[in-house]
Amino acid sequence: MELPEKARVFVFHFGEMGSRWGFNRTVGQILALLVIHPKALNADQIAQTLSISRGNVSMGLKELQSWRLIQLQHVAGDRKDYFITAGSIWDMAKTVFEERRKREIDPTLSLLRANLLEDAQNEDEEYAQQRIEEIHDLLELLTQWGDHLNTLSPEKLESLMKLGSGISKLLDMKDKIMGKKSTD
Amino acid sequence: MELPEKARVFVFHFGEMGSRWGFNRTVGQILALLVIHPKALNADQIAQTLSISRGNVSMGLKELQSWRLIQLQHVAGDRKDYFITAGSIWDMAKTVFEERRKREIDPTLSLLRANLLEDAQNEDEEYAQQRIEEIHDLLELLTQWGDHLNTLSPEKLESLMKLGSGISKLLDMKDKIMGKKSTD
DNA sequence: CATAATTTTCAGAAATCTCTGAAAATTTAA
DNA sequence: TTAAATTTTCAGAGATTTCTGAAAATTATG
Repeated sequence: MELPEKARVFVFHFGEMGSRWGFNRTVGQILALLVIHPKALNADQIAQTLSISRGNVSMGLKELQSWRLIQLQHVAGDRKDYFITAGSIWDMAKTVFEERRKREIDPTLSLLRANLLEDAQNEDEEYAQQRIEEIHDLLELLTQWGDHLNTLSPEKLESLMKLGSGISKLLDMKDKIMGKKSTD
Repeated sequence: MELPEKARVFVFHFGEMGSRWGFNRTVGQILALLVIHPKALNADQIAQTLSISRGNVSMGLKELQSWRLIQLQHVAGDRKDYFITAGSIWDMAKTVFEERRKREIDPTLSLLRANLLEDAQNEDEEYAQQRIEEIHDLLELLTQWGDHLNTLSPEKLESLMKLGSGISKLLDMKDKIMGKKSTD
């Protein structure tokens, strides 16, 4: 399968960026290819299109499945496994956030929790413990907020994000109604 | 400088996680060390404490400065350069978000913008263009929202994040007052 | 069940990233 | 200005990650 210039640029860019997003070059390329391709693709087609080995494609597809970003699709009368992206772009973004949280935040959060259970033995350790507590509280707040945002419907989430500077006014309004003093 | 067991665990963990957060092992370790250490440290102290070469520390400090996560501090009567973390944990988190956006989103956003200027030549390209537009719109919305959140005072941001499920009610309230139909 | 089609695995090769340490460059002090 | 102190640079060594391709495992077909 020959890739048109425009598609090639897009796919290669996702390859370059892949490592910054938590996966390797070929995984990025495979994902990009599946995103812009209108029909499901099998491993041989992917390998041929991207000029990479069959084994590499197999590993890449496995990785993308572990990220829940692609899914298997069977094609009638064909024994090969075909793949398409899982859900809308919006769904995929949500999934990436979730998976990255699992990989980038959760392990640190449990380490910090364990650390806070122990007592400081001297002044320096006391200082360290305080900083660790700050990090812990921040990460906890972030993950909880992320969980809440995830429960919102896409429409609600979108309208929240589109509020822009309106969010500030909304918070003031809430404080006024709730009878609390302003928070800024 | 001898590192107590608890500090060692914390520093090494940041080293391991470093690559997932966008920098390498030693950069992660240096940052962690500066975060939990109550006083400014010079490059030799860092090299000795972490058992890494002087050159590596120099590169790591440069990298952390480019991330705006640490800053130089002069010590009276000492020619060496001393370093401390830049701002509170909260400030640093904000900075990491900003810098990661620059590295992970901005380049893609400009590529996609350029791509959308060109016309689709056939049905497949039309499909690709649509998906690219979806990604573009999502990334643009995300960055704009991030910019807005960044303008909020830490207190307001914190109260927003602590709203939890209250955010949903607040959005409904706003819609009611603005006289629009509910968005969920 | 046998065999053909397909996918997965994984050892070693290739590519990339990280680190060292000595030399070069820069800064400060006398 | 000179020399000592300090930082930076960067070539090559070392470590890690990624990729290939052939062999093993799995799955489907007759």
